[in-house]
Amino acid sequence: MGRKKVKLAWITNDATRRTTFEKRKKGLVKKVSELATLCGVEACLVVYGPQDAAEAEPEVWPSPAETARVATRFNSMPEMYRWRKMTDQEDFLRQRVAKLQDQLRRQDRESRELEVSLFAHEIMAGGRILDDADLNDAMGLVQMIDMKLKLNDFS
Amino acid sequence: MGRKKVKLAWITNDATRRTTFEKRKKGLVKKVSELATLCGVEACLVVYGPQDAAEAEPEVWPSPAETARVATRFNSMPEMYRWRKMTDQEDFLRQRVAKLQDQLRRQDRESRELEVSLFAHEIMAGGRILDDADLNDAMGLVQMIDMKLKLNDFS
DNA sequence: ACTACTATGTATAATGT
DNA sequence: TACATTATACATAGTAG
Repeated sequence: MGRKKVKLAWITNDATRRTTFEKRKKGLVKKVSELATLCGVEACLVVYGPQDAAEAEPEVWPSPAETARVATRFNSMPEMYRWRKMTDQEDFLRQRVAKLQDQLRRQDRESRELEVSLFAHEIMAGGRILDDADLNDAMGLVQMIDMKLKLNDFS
Repeated sequence: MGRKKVKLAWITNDATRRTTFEKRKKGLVKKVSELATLCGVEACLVVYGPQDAAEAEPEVWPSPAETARVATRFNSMPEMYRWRKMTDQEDFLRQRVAKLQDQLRRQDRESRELEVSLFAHEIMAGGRILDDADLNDAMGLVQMIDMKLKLNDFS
């Protein structure tokens, strides 16, 4: 783009690389936000700074603050967010197992693994695990992963 | 872009929105990968499909498989990845606290929160938490978060 | 290094098949 | 409905102040 066609390889010139990085990072953020608004989908972008500038925070879109309301991909289990308030979590988990088995049995292992990974990401992305109260949810996440992995054994 | 200037708002026409979504998603993935190679930085993109097509997997770049080698932002604590092999994890954690306090005390709360969130994301992004063995690391993550939150109280 | 400016390469909206 | 085409908007590489 621009005055010359750019070779798709690491830009050796330091100054050029830095400016290119800033320009493209900006453009990328714009495009991600456009996609989200135009198509009404959830999206997330994280761009870390160059290694040499390791102290800088990564660019994150949407910003952690804005992402508090991140959509739950696991629409089938909104109860997740009530775990904290449950008095008998063990019992709740047991009750969910049957339904989860049904939902997951049809999917291949790869797919389920991705789901677990992304589910975790979503929980984290919103910056939800940021205070002591949210630690309970973190524990719930681990239990969730544990449960999902156990379900793999059945299918 | 194209034959008309596009209004930055939810595309009401279903067909148009779907094609636009696919086109732009593809372009976005290309741009992210270009940024990564051109500037030698780590980046991560997740684009979920439209709500109505909830069953589809989100587009993820880099692919979970490729991301196994995702760089550790927490270069200061590569030991994280050896937790699983440690016989006395508690002791290890205690030893880390002092160093972490030093590293974190200078940063503002916002910054630390972002770090925790991103750290979690990185652990998850690589698809590392995919088998029973990795569950130990998941637990370690929660402990890590717990520790970080406790450190907040000192600064 | 930071703008601002363009020439030019790309992405893509609309259209065609 | 999906794929190919193409005109046009947009992003940005190189440049100048």
